[in-house]
Amino acid sequence: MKESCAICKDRSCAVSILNDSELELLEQNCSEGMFRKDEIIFHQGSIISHIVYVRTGLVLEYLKGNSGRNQIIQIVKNRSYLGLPSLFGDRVNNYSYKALEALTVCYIDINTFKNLIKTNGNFAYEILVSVCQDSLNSHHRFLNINAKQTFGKVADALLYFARVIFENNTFELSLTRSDIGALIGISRESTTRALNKFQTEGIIRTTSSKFEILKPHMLQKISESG
Amino acid sequence: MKESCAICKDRSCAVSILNDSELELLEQNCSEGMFRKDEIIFHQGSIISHIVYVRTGLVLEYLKGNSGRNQIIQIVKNRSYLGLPSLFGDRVNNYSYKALEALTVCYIDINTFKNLIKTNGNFAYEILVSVCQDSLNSHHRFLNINAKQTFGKVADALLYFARVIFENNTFELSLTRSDIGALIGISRESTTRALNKFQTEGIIRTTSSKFEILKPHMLQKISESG
DNA sequence: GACTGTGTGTGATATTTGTCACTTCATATA
DNA sequence: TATATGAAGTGACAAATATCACACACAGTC
Repeated sequence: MKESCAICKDRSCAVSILNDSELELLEQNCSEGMFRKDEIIFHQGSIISHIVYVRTGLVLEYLKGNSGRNQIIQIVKNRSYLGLPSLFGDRVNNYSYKALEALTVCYIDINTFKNLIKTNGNFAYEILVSVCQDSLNSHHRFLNINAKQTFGKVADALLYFARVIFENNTFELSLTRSDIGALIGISRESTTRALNKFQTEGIIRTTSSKFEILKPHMLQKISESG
Repeated sequence: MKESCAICKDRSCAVSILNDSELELLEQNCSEGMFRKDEIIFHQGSIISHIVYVRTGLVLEYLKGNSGRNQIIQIVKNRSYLGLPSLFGDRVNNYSYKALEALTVCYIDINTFKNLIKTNGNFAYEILVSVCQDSLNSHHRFLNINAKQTFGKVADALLYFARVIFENNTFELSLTRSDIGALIGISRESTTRALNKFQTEGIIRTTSSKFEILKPHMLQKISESG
């Protein structure tokens, strides 16, 4: 028994714009699914068969490296479509996605989705806005990572988790130190050292996966000074 | 005397889709302009007043750093809109743009452009495709830059110029060594050293602004091995 | 309880790369 | 022609960071 898109409280901004007949069309061409923690949602290089919309839960977007070394791109929050740039800008998925926690998702038929865009400019506009915001965010993150060195990068990562992802200065993150390093392009050891330095200085408190930011302004300062 | 959009051979893929009345609307709400080499088109932080479409010429997209040190993001080719992600994802321009050579551009009224998107889903779809392709390209460049060290980065930059920008193994580039370094996140000196090493090894030939790639496969190899 | 695998912390060391100082070169200008 | 000026090349050195090696903690399994 599938919940109706019309009354779904997890639906996207774009879907909120659709009229009744469009909503019905969408409902007839989508289905629900779920993932357990650590399950792979789809792999880079795979043909795009359906659009995956994350209703609840966090997703890891990453790129599998040659030597088994993954590069982590970002954490995708709930109420997001996975891999829209790949859908419109390419024929295959460019990235891989893994559930960071239990997820509920919707699978949407590609052609239905594309037709909604082509026939409803307002829907298209909302999708465009979401893609553009995502693009700006990613760019800013990448540019920051590129310009800074270890302490600035780690400070950035912590602020990113606290402000963008969890919207809270206390959070629990199911990423290893190695993963955090892969997100900001530094080694596991450097990540450890930076986090411990911040802890020693009383800026954060952390035990493995739990993080508490005690002095956000200090992190901000470190982030800005590089 | 403005050339008609209907017969403009520099028009974008998206504009090719418009019907006669839409083309007329566009024409009535756009004007032509030009820039000389090194002129600034607009600055980051400025309010978006018009959309700038580059008909001919190359544009440098960059970010002004705190200490007068610019970060170069990418080179924008002709037949591109400047800063679409900023237009749809924010209220102000996120990046600065400078003419790398003489340019001809069109200024398009924002509301006219947005209305075309909202009333013509096919137009919206084409804009979406272009934004997504751009986003994928940028991501790949950023991820490569992040993962590799000097020689890999420089090899990447050379392949980027040859394949993406000039579509030719011989090209003339009005960027200083310092600029090239800023594009891939390394210093001027390291850029010089890498280019000279490639030259000594017979992989490229370069004299200041002229570049000739003699062994593309070798660059590819260096790029892949990091 | 012993064993195993995985994640984490830490010091020593090697590598990479940025920075500094200086030279050379090309171009423009008086 | 002389002379600034900015870009480019180069060697020496310092700083940042990865790598290596090892120890430890913890959870699951036999």
